[in-house]
Amino acid sequence: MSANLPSVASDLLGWYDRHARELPWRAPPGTPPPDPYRVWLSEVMLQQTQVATVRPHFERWVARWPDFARLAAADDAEVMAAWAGLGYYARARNLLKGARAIVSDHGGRLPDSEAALRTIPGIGDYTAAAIAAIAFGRRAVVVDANVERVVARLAAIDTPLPAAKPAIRAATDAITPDAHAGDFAQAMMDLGSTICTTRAPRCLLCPIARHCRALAAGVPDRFPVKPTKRARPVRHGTMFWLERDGAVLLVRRPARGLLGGMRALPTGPWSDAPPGLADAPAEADWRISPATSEHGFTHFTLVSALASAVIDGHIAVADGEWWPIAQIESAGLPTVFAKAAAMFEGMRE
DNA sequence: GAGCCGTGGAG
DNA sequence: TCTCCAAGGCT
Repeated sequence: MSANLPSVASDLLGWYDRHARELPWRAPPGTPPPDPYRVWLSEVMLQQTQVATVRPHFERWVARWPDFARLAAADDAEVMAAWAGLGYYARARNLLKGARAIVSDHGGRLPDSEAALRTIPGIGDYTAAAIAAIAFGRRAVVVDANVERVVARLAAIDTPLPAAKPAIRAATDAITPDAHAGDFAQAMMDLGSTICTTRAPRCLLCPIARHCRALAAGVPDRFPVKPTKRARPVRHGTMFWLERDGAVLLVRRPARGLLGGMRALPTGPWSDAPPGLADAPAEADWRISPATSEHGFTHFTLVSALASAVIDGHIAVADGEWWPIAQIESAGLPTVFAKAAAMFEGMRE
């Protein structure tokens, strides 16, 4: 790295003093750190999830479970339902495991070292560093996707990801100051999300533009270099809407894997061809809607047929719970099922 | 290491 | 409309 890089930190911190975003989990620049519980919760919610999506969930969550002890004592099903819509549901399972580990193994307080933090479920390299810096003021090298982008441009690192990660981490280490660790980390992330954006970076507004090698070369958006991705395949399935006395049959998905642990509509297998009524939850007079539901997951697109039936109480039904349709919003359905449920409800009238 | 794991916003 | 991808972690 060039010799002037340490001044990157002072330029960036000066900018952050003036432009830091006000966020419910954040302390203003230069003030004491916020409650570690709020830092931890926000960091987990923010994993692969944008600020605008997290904010309302965060507010509701801290009102309901304001500390580690309260969350550790919470009911699993309620926690999973509260996470509905946020995605990556393993985070909710790990959040609960994490809260219980903090209570049982750490006296109800978050440890302040990266190594100890990393032993807690749901906390990896990034989150451990972020918590250590933001909640405890420790110097830590915090590298998320924003920092990767900022630093890859700053140093014009042209090695493709993920092979570039060690070089990016070293370059980040070189510009990370000993003091104001939390502010520095958050300033880098604010910069990445508002100025040094993936597409069309606003270099004219950038407080560290004078240090940027990618900009000097005239190609800031060429970094970081990313590998090409495979196209998402399409998979087909069927969702079942089984109605009885104003209630609909919901099931709980297996604890692991896609949508693991979440309440759901019954589904058949997901496969290359439409599976029809395979694995229907009951023998019934199923009506297949002419409409289908489409939903994009991370690594495939699901196209679902919509099968509905109304039964009386005398028909044998697979396991599940009858949920009042009028209160379907409170079931905590993942978005893929909430969308389908809305379509089924529209078909009832 | 590479694949799995959601969702909504931006362009 | 469609593609890309975001405050990653786990296996």
